[in-house]
Amino acid sequence: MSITPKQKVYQGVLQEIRLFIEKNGLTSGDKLPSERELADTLQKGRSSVREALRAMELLGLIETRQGEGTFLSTYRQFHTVELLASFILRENHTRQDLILAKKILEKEAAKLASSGIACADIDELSAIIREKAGSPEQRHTAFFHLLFYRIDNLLLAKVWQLMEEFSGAVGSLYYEEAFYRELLKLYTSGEYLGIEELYEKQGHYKCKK
Amino acid sequence: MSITPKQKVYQGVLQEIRLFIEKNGLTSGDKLPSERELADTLQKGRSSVREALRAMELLGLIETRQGEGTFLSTYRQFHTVELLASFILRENHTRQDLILAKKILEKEAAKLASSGIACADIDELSAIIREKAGSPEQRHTAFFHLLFYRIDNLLLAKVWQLMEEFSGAVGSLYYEEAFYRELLKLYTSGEYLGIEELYEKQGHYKCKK
DNA sequence: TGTCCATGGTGGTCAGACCACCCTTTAATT
DNA sequence: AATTAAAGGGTGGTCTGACCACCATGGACA
Repeated sequence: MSITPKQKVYQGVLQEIRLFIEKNGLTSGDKLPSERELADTLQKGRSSVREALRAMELLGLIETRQGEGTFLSTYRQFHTVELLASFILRENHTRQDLILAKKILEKEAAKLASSGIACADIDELSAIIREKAGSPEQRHTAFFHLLFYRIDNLLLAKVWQLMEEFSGAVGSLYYEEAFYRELLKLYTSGEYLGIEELYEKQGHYKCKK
Repeated sequence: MSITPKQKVYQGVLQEIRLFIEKNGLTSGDKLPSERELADTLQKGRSSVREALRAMELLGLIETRQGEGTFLSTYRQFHTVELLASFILRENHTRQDLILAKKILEKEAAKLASSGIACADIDELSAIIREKAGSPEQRHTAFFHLLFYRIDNLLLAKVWQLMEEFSGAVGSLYYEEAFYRELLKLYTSGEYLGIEELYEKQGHYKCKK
């Protein structure tokens, strides 16, 4: 048991569990030793083992099923980041903070996506902004959802998604229709360098509360 | 106590703590009620309260100090970040996501800060990059910490800080010394438009693991 | 005024009790 | 023999209580 002097027992237990998982090549769905077994093996109290397990459970790393045992979860990438971000976003930020932060992410995603944008993507984006069945907010969400997942940076996508969800509480944040069309024009013509300028001129949320 | 049938006690406790924090407008450094008090107030066992607190602690949301109490964290302790990172940063792809996301935030902060940068700020930034007592990583953190708090967007600052903390676990990410100096030159000469170009040319982390 | 000690509070850890649930084995019934 | 029901042993879930180490405060004493 690798316990450093300042370390709490549950942290040492966490480390041992992590080592156990690695050593035994455990993967999603595999079963961990029982709480009592871990407590015995590690010579620690069962409560301390449970504290470690609860921490892991909140992180989404494990699932505990009463009567059955403790199992490794399907790994959800960035679940922890989501958790942390959700705490951060719940703090009392100003509306301006959220607006600016979200716009930055959207602008950078628009630029990053441009290098890998395909005709099919442009068609799909075009279909999104032309869709009249939903609201402008929904179109905005769908539009940037596609862009974020096109750039294949899950971290950015998740942070943006959380901001998008929280922005619903401070008023719907979307751009003028002309903005999306202009952005598509830049994509179509390959003038990706104009995106920063587009954001300077038209990158303002049509704020409706 | 809002406990749904399928929900474990520690999860309900977590929610109540979260609500308490929001309701009372608690912020970093503020003290939470004692374990015994929470157990009493929520009519749950102290162990269950501890399970919730351990989960929060692993996320770096709180710090518990023996003899003193439980406090909302200002920064995640290094050891906590290490533990967390060992669970969440498992793949190169994840690391790449983090690196890119962090750079985006830093670039945008550098640009946003430029409009309100004062001589005293430039002096302070200059002092930071000239400081030889610490490591390049520490200088990088201090440098951008100042920038993020200059733009007075707490949300961005906190999101970046989270990324900065985790990036320590994937290898130290900082720029060549010339980058910081060049950025300061741009600030000094007021050529803020050159920042995007600077990032194109020199905005690459000097990755050392 | 400064130092020391006692008190009351804090978190830290563990043992134990008992409950609900699950799966396997054994026994009873058809 | 096949099916169903009950028992047994294990799992996690929750709580209580005991005791420890540490901290801050207040009172007593020099």
